[in-house]
Amino acid sequence: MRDRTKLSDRQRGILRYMETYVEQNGYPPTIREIGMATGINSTSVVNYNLNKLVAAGYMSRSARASRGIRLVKSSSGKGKSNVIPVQAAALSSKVPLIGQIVASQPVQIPEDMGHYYDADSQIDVPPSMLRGIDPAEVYALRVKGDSMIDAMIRNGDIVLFRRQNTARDGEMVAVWLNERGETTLKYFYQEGERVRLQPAHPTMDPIFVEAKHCQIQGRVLSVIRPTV
Amino acid sequence: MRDRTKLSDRQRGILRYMETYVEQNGYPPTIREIGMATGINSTSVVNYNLNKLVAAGYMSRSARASRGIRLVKSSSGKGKSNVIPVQAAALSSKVPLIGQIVASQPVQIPEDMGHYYDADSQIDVPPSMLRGIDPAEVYALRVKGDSMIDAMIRNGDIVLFRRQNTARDGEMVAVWLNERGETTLKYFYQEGERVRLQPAHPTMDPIFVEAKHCQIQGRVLSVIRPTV
DNA sequence: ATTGTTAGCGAACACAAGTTCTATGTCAAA
DNA sequence: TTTGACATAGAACTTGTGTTCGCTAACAAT
Repeated sequence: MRDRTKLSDRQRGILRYMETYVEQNGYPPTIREIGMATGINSTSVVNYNLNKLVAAGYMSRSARASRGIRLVKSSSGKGKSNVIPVQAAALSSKVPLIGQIVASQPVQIPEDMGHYYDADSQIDVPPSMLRGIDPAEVYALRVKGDSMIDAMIRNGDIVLFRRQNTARDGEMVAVWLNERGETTLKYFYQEGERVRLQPAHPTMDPIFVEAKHCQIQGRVLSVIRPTV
Repeated sequence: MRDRTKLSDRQRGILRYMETYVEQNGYPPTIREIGMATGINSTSVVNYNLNKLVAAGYMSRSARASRGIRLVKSSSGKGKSNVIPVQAAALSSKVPLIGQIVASQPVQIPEDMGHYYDADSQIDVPPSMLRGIDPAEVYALRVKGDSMIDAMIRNGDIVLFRRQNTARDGEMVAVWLNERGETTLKYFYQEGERVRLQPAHPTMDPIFVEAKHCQIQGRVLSVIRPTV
């Protein structure tokens, strides 16, 4: 294991930047990009430090090839940074897109979610959107029509749900209203025997229903409006 | 699953070459190298076929960046075992969250995006949301206030933008209106000398401004409403 | 004081490499 | 036959990008 303390701050910065840049872009940065990112004003100084890092065994370079830099070892010391298949898989979860949600009918959730291997019916979801929720409990529905407009959700939007039949105050849920025969997305507030369903749109009035007359279909985790 | 049979022999060859090249060198090949390797005599033809592959979803490119090509999926389709770095990077891109968007002021876009390696100011975006757009051109802003409510966008929503100063009809853009002194999100339609800006909300009326009096700040790619 | 080493800056340079334009050929549809 | 979409070639153009060079500054060793 090499002694990282021998590297200067700048060299460590270059290593860090290299790692994130390659991870994000799939190709290495230019000398000038490195300079910009690490506060080095001269390309020659970047070049100088890159050669230092090569000499120290942290990277290797291809002469005269643009972006011809590759990491040999990561600055964190453990393993090559550019072989990370396991991490890669964890970078995003696949969530089944199991159908549509329309106002006129309850949400259909198949019991056997989880065997939706069809690529077309899956969407990528970054883990930050799940907030630690088990992806197996999460599904997505595409909104059909503008009936959810009072929830500020449009035709074509994709809604991420967590399957659950109860809700706590303030959560946005999909509810099936027996009496009206429709599915709606509202903020949920338990008020004694009845339930207040508050639209997301600030100027719209809430509706009140008896708890017995509404079925919670799932909690809304997130809304994605793809390619507006 | 994509229909690989629609690719020409040349395009399949380019894909194969890309994979092996990146694996061996740690950075992508140049257009001319691809041409050499696949028997294409003209850089423009390589360019042409690369764009085809981008359109087909196999790779994405960064405009004007040398070697700015990355694979999105492998041509073999099966090999998860030997995940190469570019693929890993493509599974989820990090996009800088560079600030807020409020109605009362123009969007501030730093010229030197791309060096935002602060973890807090980045968000994960699945590649499906970028649709092949270079992640380096994409940034995110958090919406402050409900002034965008006519675009069906709420306080707290995160809007993904692609930086661009022009727009085509039907694209949703962020525009700065000189005369009103405000930023707004509207669908863009060029109508002769003037521009029609159409709110997303179906019941709201469009506004018309002279093309000279509105500055396009970026195109809206997607809207994310985190944890409703 | 002198010297050598390490770091740094900025500019100039040369070639690498992406982009654009025009022209050509093929082939199926009208 | 004509048209239009597609694929290709070649060359010109413009920008990107690695390299080199001269010049300082700090600092320790001589």
